[in-house]
Amino acid sequence: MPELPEVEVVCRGLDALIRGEKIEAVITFRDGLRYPFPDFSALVGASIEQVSRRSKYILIRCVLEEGGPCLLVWHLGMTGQFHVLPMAEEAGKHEHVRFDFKSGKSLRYRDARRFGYAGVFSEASWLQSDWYLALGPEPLSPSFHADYFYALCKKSNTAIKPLMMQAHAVVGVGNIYASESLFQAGVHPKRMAKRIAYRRVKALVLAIQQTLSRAIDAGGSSISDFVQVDGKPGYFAHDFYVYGREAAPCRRCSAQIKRMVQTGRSTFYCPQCQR
DNA sequence: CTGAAGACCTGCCTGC
DNA sequence: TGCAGGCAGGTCTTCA
Repeated sequence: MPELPEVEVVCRGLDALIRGEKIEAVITFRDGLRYPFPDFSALVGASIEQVSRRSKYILIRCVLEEGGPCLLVWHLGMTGQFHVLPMAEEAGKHEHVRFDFKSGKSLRYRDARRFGYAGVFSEASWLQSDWYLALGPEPLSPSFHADYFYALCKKSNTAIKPLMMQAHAVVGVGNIYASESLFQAGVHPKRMAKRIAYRRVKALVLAIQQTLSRAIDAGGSSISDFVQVDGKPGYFAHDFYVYGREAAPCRRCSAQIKRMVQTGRSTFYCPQCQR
């Protein structure tokens, strides 16, 4: 399901809906997803203080009864969804974990393909974890800028699109927004990163930031099964310029949008606008 | 070391 | 209608 904008939208929705809730029970319907589940029982009795995000990880900050904060970290994989429902409502299809709150509400995690994963950390152990340490800069933070990305491009020996999608380069740029940002910047997805001029790298950085920001503002993309926490779809898909538009006319120049496979992923581009 | 390909899963759509 | 094949937003592991 999610790239960074979708995760951001889910976080905002969750923060509004479960902040302050007290966890009464955690029920798992299997042993794990991508990895075995952590010991969720540590969270029983904890109150949810805040929901935020780092990269595509959802960070659910809890305060334990005995005092001391605790961090529930969740990655949605491809098809993970959180829903807040009344406790009494029956488990839906592919529901794997349920957090019951004292208020009678409950947080459900569904994930058809089961690529999602979760961990329980202390604040300090999260910052030292392999998951955290693998992450590059946030695309919407000041640490992601043209000088930084240009230096990285120069060192790289790969095409620009796979580089953009590597988490150590910049987090949160997935397959959709990589294609969309490259179109906006007029850069061909197969262009070798080291052969892009500084001014074009600068345009690409700006395009990534604008594309992600606009998607967040629109509530995330509504392709396939993305839904917000309240079940409403996102609306950004209506704005795609190239993604999923193979053989359709380019919105800028009317040339046919092309699809190709690049490092195992579909890439969409306009052969006329992107060089 | 780097970078590409394979693997993990299920569901859905297309075409025969 | 049924079924095989291809495809799907991520990322970790394996291989060259």
